[in-house]
Amino acid sequence: MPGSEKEITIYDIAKKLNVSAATVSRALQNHLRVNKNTKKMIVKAAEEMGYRSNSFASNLRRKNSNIIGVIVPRLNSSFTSDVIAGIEKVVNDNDYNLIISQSLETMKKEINNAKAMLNNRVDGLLVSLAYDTINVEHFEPFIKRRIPVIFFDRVVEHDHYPQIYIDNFKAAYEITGHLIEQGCTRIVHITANVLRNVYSERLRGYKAALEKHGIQFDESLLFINDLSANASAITAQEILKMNPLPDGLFCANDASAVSCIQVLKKAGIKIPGDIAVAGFNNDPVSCVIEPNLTTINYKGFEMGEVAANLLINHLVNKNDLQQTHSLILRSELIIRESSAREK
Amino acid sequence: MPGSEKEITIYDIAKKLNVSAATVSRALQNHLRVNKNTKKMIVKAAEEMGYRSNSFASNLRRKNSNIIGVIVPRLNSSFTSDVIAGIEKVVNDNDYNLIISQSLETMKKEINNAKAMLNNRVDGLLVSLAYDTINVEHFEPFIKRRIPVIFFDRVVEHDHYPQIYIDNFKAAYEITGHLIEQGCTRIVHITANVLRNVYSERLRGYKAALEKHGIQFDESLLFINDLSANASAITAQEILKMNPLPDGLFCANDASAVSCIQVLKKAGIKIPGDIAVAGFNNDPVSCVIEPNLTTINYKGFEMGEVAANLLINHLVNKNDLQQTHSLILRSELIIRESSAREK
DNA sequence: TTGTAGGCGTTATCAA
DNA sequence: TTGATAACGCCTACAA
Repeated sequence: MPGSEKEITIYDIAKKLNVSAATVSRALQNHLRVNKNTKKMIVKAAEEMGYRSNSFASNLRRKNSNIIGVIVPRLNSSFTSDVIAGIEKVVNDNDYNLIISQSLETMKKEINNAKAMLNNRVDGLLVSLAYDTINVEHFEPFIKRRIPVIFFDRVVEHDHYPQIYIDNFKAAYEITGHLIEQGCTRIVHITANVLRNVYSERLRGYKAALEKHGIQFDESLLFINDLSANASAITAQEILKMNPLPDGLFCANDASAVSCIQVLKKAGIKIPGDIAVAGFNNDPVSCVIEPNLTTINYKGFEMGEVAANLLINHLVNKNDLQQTHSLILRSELIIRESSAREK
Repeated sequence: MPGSEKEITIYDIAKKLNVSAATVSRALQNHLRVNKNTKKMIVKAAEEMGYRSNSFASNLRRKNSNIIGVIVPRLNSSFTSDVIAGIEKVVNDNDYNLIISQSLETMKKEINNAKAMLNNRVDGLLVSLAYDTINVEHFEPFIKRRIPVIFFDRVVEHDHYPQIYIDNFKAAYEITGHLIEQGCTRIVHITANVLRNVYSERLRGYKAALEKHGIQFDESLLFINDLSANASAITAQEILKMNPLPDGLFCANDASAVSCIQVLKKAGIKIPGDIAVAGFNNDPVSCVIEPNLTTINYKGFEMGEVAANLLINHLVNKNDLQQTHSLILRSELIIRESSAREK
């Protein structure tokens, strides 16, 4: 039956053309020292015979896999899928392959993912850390084997791992400053686990902006949740109970801000009149919510491209990863109606 | 230096324990016929020595990869990332790995992706077709080699490929019927390339509902675009020029519906008073747009799980894929304010 | 229950 | 420029 054809190997091609397998191998890799005609002949025969290279054999022999691993907290978020799309593009353009797994925000699963990546012999690893990861020892086996590991977005300070992220401090500083300039003096900040740089830095930026404008940081205006729509709706209910109400709200992501706006509006609060609101990420929803959301724009797709390029350049050149310690991408404040007070 | 340690192989373990490599290999695979103590000893030594199996060698020998390939149009859409998350979960739980690539909606790239998947010796393939794919010949090499290929969501009728999708016809029939029941008689339908089942079926459902209620299909009420926010904003402008205006709008996805609502509202059109609107997908934005969007809910995560389970079951049992020809998942009409007319 | 030995398909070294 | 040959690390008849 036609389905059971045996796979063609370089030996089959060699036999057919009366050359050695070594020559076929060289021809197929575009090796320099192979006769032009021989090469042409071999490539043609390979095509005709339906040859496809066996990457296992090749990887086994060459001791690398051409596979890049990615570990992210979750795949189904607008930001993450943008990042992955950017990574995939670069990786694919460079004839690498992509293995992806998600930690589902737990360190436990992240450790397992890392093990699987190691066993799959990835040539390099891109990681955005889980919510509760408290150390990065599980990536040490990679360092020992000189397999580059690069952190992006959710990073951790460490000599061995280059990092790619945005200046979360500056972004939060700017957006909080903006709220203050709109006349806000009691600004609630909703953020997540400050173990993660992205949240601790945003908190730091928030505090710095307050201080700059002579506003005292008030612990009771700080809320920590997981920034999901559900959790933030609950937090919004608590905010409604505050007396006096705050006049500003800075959420560490857009999903949280949108959820809060919905709850607050339903309770009759005017946005931005009573409470000016700002988010973070420039998710698609930020242009759909009414009023449109003031937020920080930073391009996940670009972050993915940059991370993948850094990794692949290193894999190809084997030299420049030690120098690059961190890479900070651009972000920008986008002012929309949710924070635009009439003066 | 510590970083350059050589990888441990089963031979290293064998030598250390004075057994044969074959025994080590068997012990590590939990083979039946291995002495319990020997096994215990070997597993312990492997652990201590930092052994990790070399999947290339193993794959080369066993002629399978434990890798599942996924090709999707784009990674960065809410629906797709849900699907991928579902696939990843199942695949990971079953100790398979995932290679992902995106066709960016072009058949050309899809063909390349398929080739790469073939070279990577995936054990099976999950595919959602690109926008302009006109045939599926590029998947035939998989069939020839008995590598299962399963289509999901954007499928094509074909004997060799099982399909997983929702009843797009029925869903569109229901949602159009709902609009009609709300009093709509001139309902615009915006959809995409009817080459793809998801769009042709939705169109068919739309037409069937009209006919059922004695409304003649009007070609001038049908718009084809790529359903992006930008394209749909332009289409909405055209709708505004119609005279008389339509009184209903059914978009084949939520992004399109949301974009239209935004343009129409800005032009002073009342939703649902002047025009009742419905979308498709139940994207997160559908609960953020005002008024909230009537839509069809279907779970991408679940579709991913089902697809991956079907594939893996087949890979493990090697028998039941021929029988399963198509698998239709549940979907439901969700009625929200965008279509709820006062009576 | 364990060991021997050959081969999976490729690449790299060395020699011709 | 080409060929012979030996790995790469694992798995599995087959034999013991």
